[in-house]
Amino acid sequence: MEIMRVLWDSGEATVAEVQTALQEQNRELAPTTVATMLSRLEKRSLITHRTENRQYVYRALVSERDVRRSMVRDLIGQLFQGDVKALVSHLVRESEIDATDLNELKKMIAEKEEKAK
Amino acid sequence: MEIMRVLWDSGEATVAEVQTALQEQNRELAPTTVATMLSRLEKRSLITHRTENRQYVYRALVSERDVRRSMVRDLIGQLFQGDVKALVSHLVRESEIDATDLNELKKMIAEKEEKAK
DNA sequence: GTTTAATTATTACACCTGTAGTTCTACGGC
DNA sequence: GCCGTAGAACTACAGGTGTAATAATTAAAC
Repeated sequence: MEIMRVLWDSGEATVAEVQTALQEQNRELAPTTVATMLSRLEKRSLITHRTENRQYVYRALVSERDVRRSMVRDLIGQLFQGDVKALVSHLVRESEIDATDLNELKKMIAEKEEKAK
Repeated sequence: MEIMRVLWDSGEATVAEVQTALQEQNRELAPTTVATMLSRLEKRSLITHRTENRQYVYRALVSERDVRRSMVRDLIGQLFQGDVKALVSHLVRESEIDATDLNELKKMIAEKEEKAK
């Protein structure tokens, strides 16, 4: 995920660039580790690369949105029997949401309703 | 998770009971597989057991609520930089929630606000 | 007391994950 | 044309996961 995020943020990046970016967020990894990870991500068709003067330049094949969608869907399936409302209910009920959040949430709902009609 | 759910639902269960319960939901597993899983869950202190006439009777040590909380928190950390609202926003925006759900959601918010004050 | 059937414990095995060292390869410089 | 070096490819290795077969144990039956 961390590597994917780097690619999402930068559009394209070489192994070295990814490694540097991670380093900047205090994620210390050997260059070969990053390279291994990138290969494995590519093997699963999550990213791809082109070659530019002897270096691989990687870019994401799946969008952050897609990944979010599928991971959230999986979680809902696993934890809430596929019931989205149950997740929201959990969020609201388990105090993971405070008063300010509630207001913003209401705003979002209003917007969504607006768009729906 | 499937095994945990069985334990949550039944309170306590022997290996055979867990296996049967899974079978009933079309999850076909060898008894030894279930036993292995239960041992591993116990190793991580997620469940425990007592012995009753030569059989292990397992029960959960962590509640479904706790697991949900921690898994949801992890997901939010990983996917939404820890921002709960971002997840709700995603749920609302990505059409994972329909009009009916929106209404129920509003109801939930109202309740939550009620309780908050 | 010995056999058997039920249960638990041990072993297996392929594949995944995180991390990184080692080896190969080919371009750029001399 | 050879050499160093950057970068990619390969190898490694401990630990996890899903699935299950085999082995050990022991209470019950005879």
